[in-house]
Amino acid sequence: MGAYNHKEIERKWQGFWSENETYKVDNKAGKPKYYVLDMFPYPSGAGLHVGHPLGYIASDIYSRYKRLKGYNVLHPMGFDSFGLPAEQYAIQTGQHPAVTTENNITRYISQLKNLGFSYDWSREVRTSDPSYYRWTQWIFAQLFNSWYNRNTDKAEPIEDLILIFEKEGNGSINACCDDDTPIFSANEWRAFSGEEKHALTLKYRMTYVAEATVNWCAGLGSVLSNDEVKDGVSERGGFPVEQKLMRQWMMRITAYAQRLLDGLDTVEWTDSLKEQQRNWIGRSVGAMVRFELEKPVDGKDNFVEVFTTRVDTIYGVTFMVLAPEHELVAKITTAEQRADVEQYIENAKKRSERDRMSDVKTVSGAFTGAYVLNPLNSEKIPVFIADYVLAGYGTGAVMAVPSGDQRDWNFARHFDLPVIQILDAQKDIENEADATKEGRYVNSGMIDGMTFAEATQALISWLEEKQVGNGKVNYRLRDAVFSRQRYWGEPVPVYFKNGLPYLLEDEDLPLELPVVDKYLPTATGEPPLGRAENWQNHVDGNSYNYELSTMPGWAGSSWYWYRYMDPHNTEAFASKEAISYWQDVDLYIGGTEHATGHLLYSRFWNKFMKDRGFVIKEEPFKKLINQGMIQGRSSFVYRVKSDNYSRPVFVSAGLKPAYDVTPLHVDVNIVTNDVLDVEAFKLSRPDIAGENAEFVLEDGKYICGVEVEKMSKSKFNVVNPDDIVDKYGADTLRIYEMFLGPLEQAKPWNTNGIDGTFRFLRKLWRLFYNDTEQWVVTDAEPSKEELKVLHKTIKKIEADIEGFSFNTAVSSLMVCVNELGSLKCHKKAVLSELVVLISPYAPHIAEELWAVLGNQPGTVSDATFPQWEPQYVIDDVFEYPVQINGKVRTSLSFAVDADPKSIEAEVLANETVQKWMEGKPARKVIVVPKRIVNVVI
RNA sequence: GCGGGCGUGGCGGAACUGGUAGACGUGCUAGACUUAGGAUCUAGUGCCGCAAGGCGUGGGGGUUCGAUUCCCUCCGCCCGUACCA
Repeated sequence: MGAYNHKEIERKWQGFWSENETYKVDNKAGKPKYYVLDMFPYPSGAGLHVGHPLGYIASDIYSRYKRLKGYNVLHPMGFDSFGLPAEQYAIQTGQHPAVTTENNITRYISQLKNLGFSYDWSREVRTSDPSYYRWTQWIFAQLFNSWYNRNTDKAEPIEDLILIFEKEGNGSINACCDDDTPIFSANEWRAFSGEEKHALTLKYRMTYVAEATVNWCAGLGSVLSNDEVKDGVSERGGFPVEQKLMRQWMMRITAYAQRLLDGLDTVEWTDSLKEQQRNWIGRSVGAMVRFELEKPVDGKDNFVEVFTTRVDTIYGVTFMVLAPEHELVAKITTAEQRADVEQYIENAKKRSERDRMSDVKTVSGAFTGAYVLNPLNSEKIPVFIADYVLAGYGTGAVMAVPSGDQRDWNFARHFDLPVIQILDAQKDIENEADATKEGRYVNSGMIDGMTFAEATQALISWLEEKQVGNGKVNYRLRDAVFSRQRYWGEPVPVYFKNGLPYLLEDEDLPLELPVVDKYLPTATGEPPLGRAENWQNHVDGNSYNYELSTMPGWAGSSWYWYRYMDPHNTEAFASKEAISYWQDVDLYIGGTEHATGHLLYSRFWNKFMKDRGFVIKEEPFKKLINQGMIQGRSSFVYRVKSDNYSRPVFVSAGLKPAYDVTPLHVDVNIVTNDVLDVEAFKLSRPDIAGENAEFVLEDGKYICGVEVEKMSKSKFNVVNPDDIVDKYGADTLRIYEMFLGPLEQAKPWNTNGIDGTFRFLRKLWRLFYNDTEQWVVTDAEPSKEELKVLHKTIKKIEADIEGFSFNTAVSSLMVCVNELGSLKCHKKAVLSELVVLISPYAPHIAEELWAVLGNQPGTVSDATFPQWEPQYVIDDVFEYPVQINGKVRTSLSFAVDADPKSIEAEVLANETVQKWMEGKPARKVIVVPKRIVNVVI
């Protein structure tokens, strides 16, 4: 073997791993299990850029490390292959999304294999594969066949609910169901027709059809979930989104609101991510209060109900505000106010979601002419409508307390309504609201003189006793819309009979996507599946239409980690044995952008499956790490503004202040250390810099300007991992990506430092082969010094890896190789442990060196992680003063390569002190963690 | 507004529980080898100063023998979220 040849080595070992299925893993016990999961990618047409593998590299390093530590590691990869881009592409080109998806996956796999990941490729899954989505449909069926029992706080089979209906009706059932569910007795139930019964159970199921206000995106021709909408436009494509009432499949995620919240305390995720989920679920503790209408409408609706978190402020209520969409608005508005109110509602409708959000400052509203009575003191309270009150939260109505809430205060000031002080600690309420809970109540009837806690308690008891209110926990979380009016998704396994949905039989799954002539909505505005011929279920000689919408992108990704456990099972989504062996994901690595989407839905489905006994764990992902995004680092050239296009002039970045220039993106691949390759630039961009272009240089170089932006083609800042692998090798890329900075931090890609990493691997190589490419490894006994270097490194690497501090781990490896190099250490005993240490980071070179050291080829991943042994070597003794009982004394401090609490360490410390003191006795040796400090006179 | 996090050389970043700040890499400087260097190797490199020495972890204050680390305060930046009653 000659000099380090990354191409040859990587080709050789990737081939070996593939042929020998080195990383195939069995579901068998005997070793403790460890499950390392990457968020599987959507296979986009653009392929991978260097930012994508960051998390995969980290998870691969950890997987390989755990394997060396003796675990049976499951580390799979697959593809979230249903999605919008493939479908948009299909609309434009007519190509079936399955075809483009297949091509993209092939490309992804080859790119991933190029990086030397230890995936068990035999377990690969694709969500768009019928053998996979058959089980997504099956889970949908289980949801359809379940209801949520609030008493047991679990999802249970729908048959159990029907048994209760038959025995006692639904009057005393504590379940999650639709608001409009009528109450019926057992007798009434038995008298219902089969269809009526079915219709009633639909109100209880975990998934149900409802008329719901949804985010309709005309640009995409589909409904979007809340987490797919950002700033009033679609996350994908950036099309405007409007609110629209549509008939949709819904998922009763709200049943799990509290459990989703509680579960967060049991998982090791970052605080910020847990906090994002908590905010999304949005639990608030407060009270429902009924305000009686002064003039009841149609004898039925005689009150307005509000939700408040500050029931203690109820004596400060001076008006009430309803959302413009509130159902009572039309009924209570008086004749003389009707024109005003209708005008306001009309205007509110016209304002887009976006305008409404950006225009928070302007106060607007309209008086309905109606009044309600404060239940505490029977004060007459005017009722307004305003769009600062949202129909979708609470009851869509608020009791306004201008002295305690700034929005209410603004509204009161605008409409000249009174502001009543309610707490003696409130300050300056003439000029702004003061939301304090300090002090004692004033102007507050029965709670005068009380504190916040006392008042809240007293009021809730009073309200409950008088039956005009009650304590209540409210959540912001809404049930999830589950329908998408698109083609490239899982068909919903449901057909309709007399307008009611029925499940397909199990044996009819999968319900495969039909062929369609175009991937667009039909002429009548139905989803693309409306184009499929004979898209019907044939039962008992009749034909019933299938559901036309498909499932959302999150369906397939909400359970995929179970499929990896047993990917080829045709009897179940995974066998009981596989599930009870692998249980849950020990380490999950992925981006933080899935905080309120995938990560929430997955937890929801997992809890559901746990309730129904299909899986074991309440939480699917024990530990979660969010890798930071790798941004692009764009390079710019500066063209001097001029009309002479035939002879453009470009100035180097340092000189541009002297000119009037236009910055232009330049391809980062022809820029090295910010220096532009001028000739390559001329050749690649004849459109802007032809033969005649002139370059004003600094120190003979053209320096480019730099800006950090998202990595994208249009910014010419995309770096393809294939190019890096070709030039430096996968091992270098892997190490360099880890070396860039802390895993969780966002950072711009910068190829500048990569040579240093490459040099490191060559230095490593030179510990085995000298400059003339001769083998120099010997069997000699390592010296004390050499062992110290090795064991210091083992200790450090282990601590760093356990703490996911891969950047400092890599640094330590570099130090180790440098030190062994300057010690001229070519000893087999040391080098074979070093190779194992390096193997998670640079598996190809490690495998090669492992083999040339005389080990069985291809077994470095089965080696044992070296054990750190204390070396009892002390250096770097230094003095510092310490104050003991008011007297300043001198103290010695030094690092010990040993457990500082061990006897050996103490003996060594004493010896060192003796030497330092030249024989005089030390007064006392104090052992402290990490150092041994000796206090002397 | 609210929530989470951050602020250290020219740059990316180290410093574990308060104990030699700036590891490691890059960049820069000098030297060696060389027809050449955008290859390789060696040495130096926080700032000021010829030096002795002084100053240094966003600003100010505090605790401590000792503070990048703990406390108070101000400033700045990033991420998430938002008329949530």
